[in-house]
Amino acid sequence: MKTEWLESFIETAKTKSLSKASEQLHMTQPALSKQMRKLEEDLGVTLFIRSATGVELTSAGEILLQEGESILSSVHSLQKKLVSTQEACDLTIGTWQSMAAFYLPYQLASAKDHNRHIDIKTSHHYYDLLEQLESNKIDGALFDDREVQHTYWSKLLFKEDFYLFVNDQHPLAEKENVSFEDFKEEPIVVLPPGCDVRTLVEKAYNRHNLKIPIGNEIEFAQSIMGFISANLGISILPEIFMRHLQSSNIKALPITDFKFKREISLVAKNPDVGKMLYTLFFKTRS
Amino acid sequence: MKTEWLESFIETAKTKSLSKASEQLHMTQPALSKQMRKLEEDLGVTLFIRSATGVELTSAGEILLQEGESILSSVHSLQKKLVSTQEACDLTIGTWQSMAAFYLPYQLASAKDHNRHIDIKTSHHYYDLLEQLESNKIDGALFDDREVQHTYWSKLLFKEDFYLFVNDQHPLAEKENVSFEDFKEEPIVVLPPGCDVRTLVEKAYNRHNLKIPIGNEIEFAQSIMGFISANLGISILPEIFMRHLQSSNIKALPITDFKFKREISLVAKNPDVGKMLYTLFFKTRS
DNA sequence: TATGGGTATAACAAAAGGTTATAGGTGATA
DNA sequence: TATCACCTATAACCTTTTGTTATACCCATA
Repeated sequence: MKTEWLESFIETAKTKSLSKASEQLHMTQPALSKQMRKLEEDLGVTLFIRSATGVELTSAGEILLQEGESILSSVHSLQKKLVSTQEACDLTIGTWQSMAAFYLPYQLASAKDHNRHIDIKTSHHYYDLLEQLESNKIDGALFDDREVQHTYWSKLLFKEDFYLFVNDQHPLAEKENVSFEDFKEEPIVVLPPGCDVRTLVEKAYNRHNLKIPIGNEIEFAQSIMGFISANLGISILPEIFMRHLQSSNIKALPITDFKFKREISLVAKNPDVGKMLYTLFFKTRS
Repeated sequence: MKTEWLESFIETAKTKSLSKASEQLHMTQPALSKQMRKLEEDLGVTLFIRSATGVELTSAGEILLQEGESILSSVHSLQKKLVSTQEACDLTIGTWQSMAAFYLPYQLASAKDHNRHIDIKTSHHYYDLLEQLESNKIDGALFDDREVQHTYWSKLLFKEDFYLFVNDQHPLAEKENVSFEDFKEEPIVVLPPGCDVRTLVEKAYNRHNLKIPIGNEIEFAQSIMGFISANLGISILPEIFMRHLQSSNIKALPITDFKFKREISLVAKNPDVGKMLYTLFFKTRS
């Protein structure tokens, strides 16, 4: 049995709805439906009475709701105890500015109860990150390592799509979504070579047999947003940059024929440190 | 986290060896090795110090060994409590004689603490089993249902290889293993059409473009063993029949080019009853 | 220095777990 | 009663996980 099933079950039991619980659990409704059937099969009992209005607990479900929570909590406290056996040391994580600004802080904040001090260092290039890993200046790095030669421990954290970022006065801003055909001629603002976003954007242009029409090359991602905001250019950036544009005049359009995703991994020289970082900060938990 | 990983961990910790534990757990050593790495990754700690002589627990491993057992036992007692909420009813299982003689009793015995009376009925033909399922004369059936049309709930229990069973005076008894080439001409004793063993043996002969050379057709599997024991014939039977031949004069030879396996599934008309049967009697547990 | 017992890794197959798209049931409401 | 919003189930598909076999490599020891 998977403890994740138990977590899903408890959420479902509380909301009395697979669809509502599936949102809370950040998964689709069919996936949760399958999970609960697996749990029922594993336990050999029926947990829910399903209807078109939601689900209701059977008597077995009631018991599981009561006792499952206590089992889960003892599992969680065990996990904490185990991680705390690792000697407490200060940790340093290296990554791009976008991650440092809009992802890492939330991950670190979500992990309470750790007695460690975390530093964040930012870089513009792979080789910075790799060199700092090699020289132990950082304990882990966050970036898309698919195209990078290395032998370190690595664990995929998430994938994200790319969007076309335009000023809302830009002609394309009218559209719901765009394709390469719509903007292939137009110069774009890009990040410097050696960062994963640039690499993937170039790959996408190549895939369409296009040469990437570079307007400006800007190292500091935040200023790209300034460029677009001043309607001085457009850019292709991954989803995380959408967190910049709350109440701004920038629109992010899905690109229908941009087939690549950015895959951010946690990379560490020491596998033990990598696993600990992952468990402490990046493993999603209930 | 999977509770199965915990079970594997505890066995490994106790035997201080991945290979020894993997035997106990009925899996291969690489599989267990992977499982333990998964567990370590999930918990974010290193549990073993691995060496060429075995494994030793780290301090985190010691803690997990202590506390993991209590978590596992509360999970198991919860499962029991849940299953016992199902109203206690008598259950009937239908299957072949070989299963009824050499498999079912051990499975039923391994499941203590159930307050149910179990009946076993045997059949020689699929249609018997199916008809009895349909008419609720049996609650579940054990057989290879891959070639049988049905819409019932079904769950694979195990797979097994076929062997050539010969008297130890038979010329082939000298060999370590045999191939179709060695015995394709020789008449064999077979079970009647409509049982999975017969179907699979016929398929195997067909695969080799051979017609099955039937010597005798015997409905009662036990008497096939009698035939072989009296050196009156040879037969192709699945592994489970090897349990007949303790200290007998029958030898079972692997058939190198017999590519089919028998896959015994638990089949039930009512999925809830099926799951309960599975959990109570057929799910392997630590 | 061969050998046996131990773990790790590679390559592959099967099963599990996720996604989107879609069907079909139920109840509120126009 | 037609329709809509909302619920769960299923199908088709893809990715990841978990198992297998085959093989390499390490180390103690005879």
